[in-house]
Amino acid sequence: MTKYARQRSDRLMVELIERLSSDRKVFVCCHKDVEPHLAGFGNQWAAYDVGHYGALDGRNDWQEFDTAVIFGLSYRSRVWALNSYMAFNGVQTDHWLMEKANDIRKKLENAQIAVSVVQAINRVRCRRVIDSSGNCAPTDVYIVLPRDSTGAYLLKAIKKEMPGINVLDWDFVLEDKSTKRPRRSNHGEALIRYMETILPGEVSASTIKTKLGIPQRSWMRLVSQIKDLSNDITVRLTSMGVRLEQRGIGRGARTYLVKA
DNA sequence: TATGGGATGACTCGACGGAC
DNA sequence: GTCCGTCGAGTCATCCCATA
Repeated sequence: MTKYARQRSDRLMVELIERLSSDRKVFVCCHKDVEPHLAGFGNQWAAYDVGHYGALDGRNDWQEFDTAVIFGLSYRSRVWALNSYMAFNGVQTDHWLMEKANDIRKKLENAQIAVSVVQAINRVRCRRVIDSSGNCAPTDVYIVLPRDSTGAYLLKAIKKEMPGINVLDWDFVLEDKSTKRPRRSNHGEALIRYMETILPGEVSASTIKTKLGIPQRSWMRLVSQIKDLSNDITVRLTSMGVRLEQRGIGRGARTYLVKA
């Protein structure tokens, strides 16, 4: 998913813009590395925000949102499941590793993914009970599931955890090279999300433009905004220890964002 | 009105080859 | 081995026009 983050994110946004009316409040849950590619589309709907796996627990920021989009699954490393199993049941034999490990690993992985997905879905308003029958306000959930045993398991788990849910097919094609790039309203938001994900150090302008797919002209506009110390983007970048550095002049000039 | 895309000019840097 | 000139790549800055 990370490798094709930009193309797939563009494809998703085109689909959502076509499908969801402007009065919707949309929350997208994705991988941390994908988040910058989905940020900055806030002008499309009444409310829009992006969150990533690992940073959702306990948050109520999106409890008024009527639409959840789960884009990508929270896979863990292959050793996680076996380590977890052995932590509770002790070190297993070579025979166990050869004969039973794969089956148990798959079950544990699927269960963990299901927990993450249900957790993500329940960040929006379906988490709140609105009547004595235990119902919630109508909520749309869009999720891209693999067409394999994991996908089937997850759908079953979601149905179990969310009784009464109405499941419909979503004719969304993830790979569609004919998709035009959706127009962002806010590259600054994407930049902020990107800078949040990287480790301290400096990152060149060309790297940022390539990673986030920011056109040169839009980048220049963004840089001029960042130079304005009172600009909201600059304030937020500064608060996370990020500053703009421009070295040299003319064609040899280089622009960096430095994270302390 | 904001943004994207293409074109163009300006400048620096590093690789490369030739002269010494 | 060192110096120097040439050349291409990379990047910034700007303009113009198209598009949503």
